[in-house]
Amino acid sequence: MYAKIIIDQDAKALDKVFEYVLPTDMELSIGMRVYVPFGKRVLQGFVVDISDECVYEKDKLKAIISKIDDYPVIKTEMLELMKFMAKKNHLKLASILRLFLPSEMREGKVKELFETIYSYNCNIEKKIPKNAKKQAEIIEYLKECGGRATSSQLAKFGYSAINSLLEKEIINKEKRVVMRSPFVLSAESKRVKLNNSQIRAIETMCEDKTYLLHGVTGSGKTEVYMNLIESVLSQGKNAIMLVPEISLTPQIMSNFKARFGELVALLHSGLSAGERFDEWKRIFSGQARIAIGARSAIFAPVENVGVIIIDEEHEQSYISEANPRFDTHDVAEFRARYNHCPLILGSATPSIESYEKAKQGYYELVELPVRANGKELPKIQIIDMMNEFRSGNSGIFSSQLLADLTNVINQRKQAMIFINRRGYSSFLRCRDCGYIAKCVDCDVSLVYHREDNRLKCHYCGKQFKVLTHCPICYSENIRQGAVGTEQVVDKLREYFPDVKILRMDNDTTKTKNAHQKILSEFKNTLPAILVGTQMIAKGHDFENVVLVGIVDADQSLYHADYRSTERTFQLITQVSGRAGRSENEGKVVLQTYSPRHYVYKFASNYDYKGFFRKEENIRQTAQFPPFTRILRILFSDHDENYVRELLKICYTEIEKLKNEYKDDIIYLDAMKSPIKRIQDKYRYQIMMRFKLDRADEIEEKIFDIVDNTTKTSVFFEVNPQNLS
DNA sequence: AGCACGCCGACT
DNA sequence: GTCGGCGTGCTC
Repeated sequence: MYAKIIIDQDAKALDKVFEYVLPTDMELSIGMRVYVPFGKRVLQGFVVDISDECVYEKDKLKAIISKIDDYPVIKTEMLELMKFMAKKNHLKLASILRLFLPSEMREGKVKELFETIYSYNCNIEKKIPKNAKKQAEIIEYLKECGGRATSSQLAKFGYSAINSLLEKEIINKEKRVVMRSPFVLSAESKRVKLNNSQIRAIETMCEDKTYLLHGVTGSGKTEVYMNLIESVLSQGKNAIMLVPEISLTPQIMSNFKARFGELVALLHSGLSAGERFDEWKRIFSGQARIAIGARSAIFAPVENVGVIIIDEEHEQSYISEANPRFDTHDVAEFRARYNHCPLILGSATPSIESYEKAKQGYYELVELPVRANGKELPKIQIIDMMNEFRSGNSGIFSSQLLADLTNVINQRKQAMIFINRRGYSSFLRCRDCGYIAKCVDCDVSLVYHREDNRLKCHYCGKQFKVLTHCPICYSENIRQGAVGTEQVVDKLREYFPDVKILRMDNDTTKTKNAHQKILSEFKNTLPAILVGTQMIAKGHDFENVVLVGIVDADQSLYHADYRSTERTFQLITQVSGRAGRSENEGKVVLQTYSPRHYVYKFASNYDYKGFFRKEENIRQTAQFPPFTRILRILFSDHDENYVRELLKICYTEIEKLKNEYKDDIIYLDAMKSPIKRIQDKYRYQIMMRFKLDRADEIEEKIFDIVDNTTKTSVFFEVNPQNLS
C-alpha cells in the first residue's frame, strides 16, 4: 500500500502530493500526521490518501517512518475543504492544512508565537573574509538593527551566508517564544423575552441554505443566535459562531458562557498557544459543542455542524488580509453545505455583495425591523464643515457639537467621539524641503506616536526615534500633519478641563486588559467623554451615552476604493447605534465636508434599502463588484528587476486572453503596487476586472499562466479590500 | 524550506 | 593548485 502525503512546509516547490510506502505493520488512516524521510531530513507530513497504486517510480519510494498521533487530526470534511480552497483561492496545500490546526501542532515557525532570532556575537573576534560580501552585509544589517534580527528579515541575504556565519559563531541563533495571556470572564445570565420578528426568524432559519439576517441596530440578533444554537444542541448537533475580532469583548462572550457554560469554546487572538490548543482539543473531542471566535474559528474541528453563524457579516476582517488569503463566507458556505445545515449571515448593514445575493435569490432574506427595546433610533444631524469654516471656525469641532457636548456635561451624561484614524498625526514632514520620514524597509511614511514619542511603521512594526531636524536640509522645522485621536483628546481637554476624557484606540489597548479597563472606567464616570476609533463602534451598551459625535465622517469616503461609500454607511449606522440605548433620547452629530453626498442622506434616515438601491445602481453602471470580479495578482521580491521581469512576462501572457475573452475583460493593467515596498520586498501587480459569466474560467487560466511562468509564490486576491 | 553539488574567485 | 562563498536544483 502507498500513502499520499503533503509535506508540512510552506514552500511553493513542495506544494504537491508526495508518495511513500506504507509499512505493512503500520495502521494508518487518512488525516493522520506522520514523520517521513525527505531528502536528508525527516519532516512532518499529512496523509491525504491511501491507495494500492502509485504514480511515482516504485523503486524510488521511501517508507513512512512513524505516526505522530494515533488518530487523524484532520477530518475528512477538512480535507475536502482543503481541496476546495486550493482550487478557489489558489493556495498552497500545506498552508491550508496549517489553518486547521492550532500552532502547537504545526511544524515550522508560526510567526506570531515563535520567531527565530539571529544576534550578532560581539565577543568573538573573528574576521569575515574579504570576499564574503553577503556576510558583511548581514553583519552591517544586524548592527543597524541593534544586533538582533528575525530570520524573515535576514532571508533576503540567503541562507548559505547566514549558515556560514553561524558556523563561525559570529552570529547566534535562538528561538524566541512570544506568549499571550487570556482575558478573564465574568458571567451573569439573563434571558430576554423575544418579540414576534425574532421568533419568526428563529423558526425560519433552519434549512440547508444561507440566510441573510438583516436586523436594525439593537434588534436583538444575539438573542436570536443563542436560541438557534440552543435548538441545534437539542438536536444533538453542534454550532460555529463567528464574530469580528474587535467585538470579541468580554461582555458578549460572557453572555454565551453564562448560557452554555462549558459547552462553549472560545478562540480568539488573546489566547496563548497552549490555551488555544486546549480549546481546540475540547472542540475536537466533542466536549465543547459551540465554537465561538474570529475569522479562523471557521476552521474549528466541529463535527456534525447544525448551524454556522457569521455575525456582522459585512466586516472587512472576515477576509484574511495576509498570507493564505481566503474569504470566510466561502469557507462557511462550503462547511454549511457539507453538513447540510443553515448558514446565517447577520448584520444591520449587510455588504452590498450579500444583499445582492439575497435579492437574486441565492440567500433568503430574514428581517428584524424593530429594536428589541422598542426605542427609536437616535436622530442624526449633519453638519456642513465647509460652512463652519466659512463662518470662521477652523477647529476640529463644529459649534453645534460643542454646544451639544456642553449640554451633555451639564446633564451629567456621557458622549462618544468617533475618529476614523489612529495615532496623533499621520507623518513627519519637513516644512522646508518637503522630506517625509519613511520606513527603511517599506515604502510607507512613518506614523508619529506621541505616547512614546516614536515613529512607527504600521506595516512592519519597526520603531524609530523622532527626528529633531531634517536629514536632507538640516532644517529644524520638521513636524507632523493631520488629526488623530490624541489631538482630539487634547482639544477636548482645553474646552472641558474638568471632565473625564478617555481614549480608546489601537495604541491604548495594546496591553492585556486595557480594553476592559477603559470601558469600565467610562461606565463608572459621570459625566465623561470617550474618544476612539472603530473599536468604540462595536456592541457596547452604555445607557448614559446620549450623544455621539463623528468628527471626520469623510475620512473613509476619500479612499480610492469602490467600497468606500458602503463602508462609510456601515460606519455611521454602527456608531449611531451607540447613542440612546436606554431611557435616554440619543443624538448623533455628524461632521462632514461633503454634506450633499448621498451616503449621508440615506444614513441619517437609517434607510439601508434606499442606500442599497442607489449603490447597486452605481456599481452596475460603473461595472464594479458584485456585478463584475476584480482580480489582483501581486508579485513581490527583494530583487526589483526580477519582479519587474516576472510581471512583464505574465502580463504579456495574460494579455493574450483578451482575444478569447474580448467582451469579458473590462480592464487589465500592470503597475507598481501603491505601496511599492514592504519588508524590503518590491511589489508589482496586475489588476484586472472581468464580467461574471466566465469569471471562473478566466481565473483558472490566469492561475495556470502564472504558475507556469514563476517559481516564486504570487498572491491572488479577488475583490481586494485595500490596495496596498 | 534546507541541503548538496558545483562553479568561480582568492590566497597558503 | 586548494579553500570557501554562493547560486541552483531537488526532495516521493
